Amino acid sequence: MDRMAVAGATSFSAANISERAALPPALALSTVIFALRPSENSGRPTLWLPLVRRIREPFKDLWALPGGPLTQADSLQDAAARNLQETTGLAPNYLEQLYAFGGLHRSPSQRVVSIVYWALVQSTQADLAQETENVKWFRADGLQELAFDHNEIVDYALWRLRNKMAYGSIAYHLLGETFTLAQVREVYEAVLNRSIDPANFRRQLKQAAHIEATDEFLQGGKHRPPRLYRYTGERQGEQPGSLFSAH
Amino acid sequence: MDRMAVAGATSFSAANISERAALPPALALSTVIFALRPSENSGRPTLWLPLVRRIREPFKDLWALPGGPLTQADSLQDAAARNLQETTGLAPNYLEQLYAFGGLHRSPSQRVVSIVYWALVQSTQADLAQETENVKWFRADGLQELAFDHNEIVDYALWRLRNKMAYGSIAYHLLGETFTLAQVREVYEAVLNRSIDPANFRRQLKQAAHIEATDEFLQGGKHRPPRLYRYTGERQGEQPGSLFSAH
DNA sequence: CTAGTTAAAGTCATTATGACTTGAACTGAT
DNA sequence: ATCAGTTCAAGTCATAATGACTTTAACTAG
Repeated sequence: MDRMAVAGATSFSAANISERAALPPALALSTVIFALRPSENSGRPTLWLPLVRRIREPFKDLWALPGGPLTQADSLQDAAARNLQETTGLAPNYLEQLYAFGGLHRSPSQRVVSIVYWALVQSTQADLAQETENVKWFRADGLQELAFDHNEIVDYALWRLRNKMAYGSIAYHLLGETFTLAQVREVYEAVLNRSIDPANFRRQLKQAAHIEATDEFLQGGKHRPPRLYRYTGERQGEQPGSLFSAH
Repeated sequence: MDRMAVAGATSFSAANISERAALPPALALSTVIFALRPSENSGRPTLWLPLVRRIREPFKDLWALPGGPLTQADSLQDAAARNLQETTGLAPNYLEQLYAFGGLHRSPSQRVVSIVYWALVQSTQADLAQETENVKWFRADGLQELAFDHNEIVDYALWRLRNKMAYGSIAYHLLGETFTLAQVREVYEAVLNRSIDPANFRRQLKQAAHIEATDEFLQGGKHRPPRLYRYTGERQGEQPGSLFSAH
């Protein structure tokens, strides 16, 4: 390997790039979208995500993450949100960059660098987005074989979601405007895949205190009506832009 | 805005992209490299990073992050590591993707999408990489104005580093093969920018136990010789690849 | 009116944490 | 050789956080 001159290394113009390679890598955007839906058998809330069927080669007829090209007029984040809207009709409660995947052989013909986002939407939204021949919702765990490296991408998104959930406030982005404490607990149980003591969970939530109690109660249940709460924190994803836009 | 057919949304070939825009965005790689060096005044270890002087427009004569084009033969991670080697001669102890920056006006002429990595190197390595006219080390806090959006990028890398430090094991990647517990504490103090109780810190380290005691002691000091320890955990960065390579 | 169920709050033992103290080991000056 | 000064290393103690469990309140179905 030849060692370049140190000072010139940062001047990477498009001309420089095309000097080195005949075919530059293509840029793509994809999004992993999570929503909570009742499981088929138990009825308890579980994690689902929408996939689209590929109608062309490569990987024709396999399921893949929704995505599309990077539109020139938008930032990466805006392009991802617009793409989500165009492909699935969903408006995310939470949207954050996941990772840039750039392995050499992700796509058989040309090299593709995918900048992948992940999003959370409410169940109500997920219900609205009706399924078609080529768009279906799947349970996030135990997915079949997907196109490209999308199985790995989903697994990584799941890992990130569980990580953030552990000590964050994203759980609320899977819920509506108001919610009961039991619903928050069900979100945690669905994502972390384990049962949680209701009493202790309640105690922690109330002292963490990015939620406030309303004076309303959820009616219509079979038992004692639970109080409704409201989330008082931020509504956007953690990304560099939001960090520095404040000052 | 025209709504694309749902099923076709994932088929993003290079042809598709160039249909929509005359000039596709350029792809670039940059890296934020942190090392510990003694402060000029206090002598205590502080965070430093190397920058390179731009010798062309735009932002001629301003300092910028080291980087370069995406080489065709390497994965993103490998390309970042190779770039590091070529521009600064440094071999990182830790290398992880930071973020893909794709704002519309990051570079004045053409749109540039930068995939940025961040790295940790040992102080001994940092000392070896001698400074030149166009490569200099700077203190990570209170940086002057840099080229492009590199100030924001450095701030974000600092934020990630502090986050990871809080409950992780990356501190050891800034140290050598063996180290004293006081040195680990100095890393934490330098990164988190606050003093830490030595006794309590020692207790936590020993029960966290991704380190093991050697039977050697650091000689040559002015006082009681401290025991040397060795890190027993992983040596690579957290990235999707390493997560799934195990099974 | 009662049994059954969930909501909500409280109890208690165990563990983790922060502030502080004590003793051990070494150097350099007297 | 002794002692002052410094750091290493371990220990103490009060407080806070956590997990397992119990108790009481509020509602519905029968």
